[in-house]
Amino acid sequence: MQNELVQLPISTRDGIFMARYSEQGLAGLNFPAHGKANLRAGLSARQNVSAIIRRWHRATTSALKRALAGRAPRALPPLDVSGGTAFQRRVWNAMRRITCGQTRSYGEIAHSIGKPKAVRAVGGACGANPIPVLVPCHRVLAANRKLGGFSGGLEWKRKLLEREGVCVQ
DNA sequence: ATAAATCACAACG
DNA sequence: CGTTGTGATTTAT
Repeated sequence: MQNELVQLPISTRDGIFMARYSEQGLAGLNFPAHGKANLRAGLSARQNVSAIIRRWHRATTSALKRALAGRAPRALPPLDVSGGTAFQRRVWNAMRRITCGQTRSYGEIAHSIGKPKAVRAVGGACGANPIPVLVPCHRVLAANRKLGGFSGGLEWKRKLLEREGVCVQ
């Protein structure tokens, strides 16, 4: 269906993340998977990766490790967001300007994109976010500071928030 | 192409 | 605490 996506592993102390790259940039990021699918993907992708993708991957690796440490990434690779709808892109863009350590509610995101009532749709867009952590969907909480949910598992969301110094209930 | 079902919310009684 | 009001996406006709 899509262009040939290149998958490269990122080893962190929290496990091996998988980054997917298209011609446009970073197209997706996955939480550490168990099993050997990730190893096989890494091997198949190790060859014929262009220099540009390797540069992106270096930026992604650095940014991810910083984000996992609770600090703001220094630089991000170009993000390929072509898979999402216009609405989702606005939501993701709004989330990206949440400064590190800050949190927003779904309602605030909805308001900041000019659709104050679309809070539920914002939740849907968060769930459709292909690049967790770097697009800080984990900093989006419910209105009364509740956790809400998280695609990659609520444990991750809580862990990420705690590392940024955010106290959650 | 259209309609119903779903959802990581919020506000109100 | 259950209900209802919402907007976009996904799934089923």
